[in-house]
Amino acid sequence: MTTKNKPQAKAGTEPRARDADRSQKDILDAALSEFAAHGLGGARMDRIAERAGLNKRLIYYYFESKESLFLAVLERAYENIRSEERQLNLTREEPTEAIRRLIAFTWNYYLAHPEFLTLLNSENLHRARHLKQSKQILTMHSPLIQTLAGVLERGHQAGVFRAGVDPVQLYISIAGLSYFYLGNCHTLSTIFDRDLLGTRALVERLSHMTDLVLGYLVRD
Amino acid sequence: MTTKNKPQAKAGTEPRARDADRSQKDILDAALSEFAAHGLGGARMDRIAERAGLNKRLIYYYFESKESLFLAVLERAYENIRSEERQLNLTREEPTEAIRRLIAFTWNYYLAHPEFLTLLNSENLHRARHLKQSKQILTMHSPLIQTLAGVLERGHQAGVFRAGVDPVQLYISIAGLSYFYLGNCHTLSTIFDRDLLGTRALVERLSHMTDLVLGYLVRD
Amino acid sequence: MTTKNKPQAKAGTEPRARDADRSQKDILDAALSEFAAHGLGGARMDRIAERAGLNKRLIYYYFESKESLFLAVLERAYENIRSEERQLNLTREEPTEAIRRLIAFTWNYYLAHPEFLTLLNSENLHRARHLKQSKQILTMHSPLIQTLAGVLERGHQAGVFRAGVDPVQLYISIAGLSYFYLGNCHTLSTIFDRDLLGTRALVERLSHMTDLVLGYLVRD
Amino acid sequence: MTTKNKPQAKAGTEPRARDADRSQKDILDAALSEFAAHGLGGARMDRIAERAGLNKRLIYYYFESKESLFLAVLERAYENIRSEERQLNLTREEPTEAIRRLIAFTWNYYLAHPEFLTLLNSENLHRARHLKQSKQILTMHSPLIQTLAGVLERGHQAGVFRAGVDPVQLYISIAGLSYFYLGNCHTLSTIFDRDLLGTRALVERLSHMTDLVLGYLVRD
DNA sequence: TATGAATGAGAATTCATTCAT
DNA sequence: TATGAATGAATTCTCATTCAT
Repeated sequence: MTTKNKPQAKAGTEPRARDADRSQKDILDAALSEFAAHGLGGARMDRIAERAGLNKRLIYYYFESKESLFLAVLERAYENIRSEERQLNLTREEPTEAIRRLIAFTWNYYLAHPEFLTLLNSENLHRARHLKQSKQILTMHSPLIQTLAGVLERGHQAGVFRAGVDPVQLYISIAGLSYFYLGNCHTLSTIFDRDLLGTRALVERLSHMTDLVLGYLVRD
Repeated sequence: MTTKNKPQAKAGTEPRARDADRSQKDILDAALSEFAAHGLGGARMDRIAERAGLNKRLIYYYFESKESLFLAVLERAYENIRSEERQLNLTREEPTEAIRRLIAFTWNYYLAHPEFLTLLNSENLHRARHLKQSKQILTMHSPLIQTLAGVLERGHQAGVFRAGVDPVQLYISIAGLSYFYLGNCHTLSTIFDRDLLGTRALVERLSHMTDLVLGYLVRD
Repeated sequence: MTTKNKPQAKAGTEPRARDADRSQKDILDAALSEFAAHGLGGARMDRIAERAGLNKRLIYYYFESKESLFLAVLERAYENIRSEERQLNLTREEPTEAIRRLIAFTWNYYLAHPEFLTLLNSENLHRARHLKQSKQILTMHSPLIQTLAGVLERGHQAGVFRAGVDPVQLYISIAGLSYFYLGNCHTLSTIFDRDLLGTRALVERLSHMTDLVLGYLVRD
Repeated sequence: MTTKNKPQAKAGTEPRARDADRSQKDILDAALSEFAAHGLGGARMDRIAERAGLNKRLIYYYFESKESLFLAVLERAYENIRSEERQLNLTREEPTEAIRRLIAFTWNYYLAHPEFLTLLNSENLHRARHLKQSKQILTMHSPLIQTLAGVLERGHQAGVFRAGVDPVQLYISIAGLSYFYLGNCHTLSTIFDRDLLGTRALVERLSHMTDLVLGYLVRD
């Protein structure tokens, strides 16, 4: 995105068009919704343009093709979750509480951003074809793992956590517990004939996941 | 063009598998691969016909439309996993071992049937639209949950398992731990820059998941 | 083109559709006109379908893409002129008369088939990209050159023609004399402000070309 | 982006070539390449702007539209060849040598300016639509024909050339002999499987053409 | 003079589906 | 049961051109 000083419209007035940054953002927002709702294959450039309130041609002007638009959307989605994760400040937290908060954060983030789940599914369907072309992705995730490794280490030193826990394995487990429940809630609630998204159910799930992970981690 | 000379079964021999059955099976097999590889939106009827070695028109003859073909594929996939699960015979097993085997089974099944994962993702993308039309699905899954409930109960009575574990929650957790790891392995191995499908990695994952679940369940 | 026995309609009745060979021929005819009139870049698949009286999709069914349709058209055009050339039977002709007839044939063929000229121009604009992929082209043209070489040889032995004339050079000259006049007649008649396509002009041109070539060839 | 500091001409020095002129020339140069490489239909205004290192909008500022840009390019191309032809000074030359030099000049000009050939092809494809709108074209070409007529006349009077040769016919023949060979060299070298652009081949062709024309013209 | 942003009308190509046999 | 021929409606992407500054 080109960051030049645009004629910053006064509060309240929509800065209508001729604003490259704004247009690009609108396209990315619309594309996120569309890709999340229909997958890469099912997404329609027409609908993206319409949702963005912009001419279809402009999408190609800023983003080469459907595929590279998809990558741009994906990168922004990852940036977003990792950025929010960073704000958790797990480093300063007491280990048990840190794990509790990481689980809750992951759960709430997926709950608030269901698009993120379907986006990842799409990308996996395509064997991470787009992500593998990304240059920024690699550096984005290691801090998270380092932080988690630190929490586990501190917990162990304090005699609270069991030893030898691989932070990557644990992260995948924590994510997977939320991901599968929320990402597959449509089929799950159909085959188990049970509402999985009611307030009560959500509270229970978070509680179950926390019990599960801490029941495993905490030495007594 | 499939010009295989069928043995034109004489009375008494080989009473099943007329060409019609065979054709339908071929179509379902081809469709499974195609839907799994490209999702519902990305799947191509042409390719399915080609993979099945049959004329495209025939697909419509046996299966109304792309959508109902998808449902047929989905139902068969669920039948398959539930049928294999039944053969686990968890009812007779010692509780801890039963859980251990359920985890291992789920893991190995997903590993052997990656199509199942992408199929479910597709169906969830479409909000279980197809599954909800199915009549047979509901009855298919309750036995599994009942069996698991039994295992948990027996484990609790034996003083081995903790009390108050919801079998549906636990089943979702067990499935999710495998599902997320295997279904998202392309993005995960990209962002964590780590091979998740090597023999060593697979063994470690199964071990981690078993520790996690039993570490939670088992009271000491 | 698949040559199977089609339900050969009775004389007078148009064998309407469902006739693969006929459809392919119609497409090729329409494509020839369109490519000739607008060049490869300017040709429109829509118009070709319309001219052929067939669905656009069918063009792709029979001919992969615009480019391979172009090649198919080109090959057929070459086949056509070389086939007519063969019927000239120059081998049996007296040398001077043979040359005379070759010039006249070339001239009249270009005159009757102006599409051929623009087609070749298009292909040259694209540096013979399509033709180079053709497998049949190479064998198609050598007979012509061999025949011409024979005529020159016989003429020389009879003491009528000069020695050492390269048949390829001569063929290119004969073709070029007609080609440039007819292919560029629009610009030429504009810049010289002179009607080049009137009956009189045509007769004069053929006469001039014949004089030119024979004036050079014939030893006196 | 062309950011060359123009010498901001002081009074008396360098009165011409403001940026405007330079920009127009850049556009024409770029357009010539583009039209020659892709034809009128295949040429892209975007690429012309890029090649010229200027904004696309500027093209429309100076040249109404793609079509009139094409005409401008065409006119400049004709001006160029006629201007060089004039410098041949055939009037003062001995007739045989004059013809020889005209052939060689035409050949070498086409060889050095292959764009000219494809440009003419494009214009003929469009039936000289653009050229017919030009006001300057008509006056541009008659001097050439007059000069050639003079040469033929002098040659005849000297008893060297045959009588009754139409200068327009002869000019078209001379041009055509080079034009077809060079303009169609891609298809010709493909179908005859022979390198037509090697040094040796070029020398032979010029020699052949000269022999052909003089063999016809010169009375012995 | 010069430019980046934006667009409507098309371009080739694709796709699920139906027709006729 | 089986198939090749045919199609209408999209779908991605392109292009000459104009707007606003």
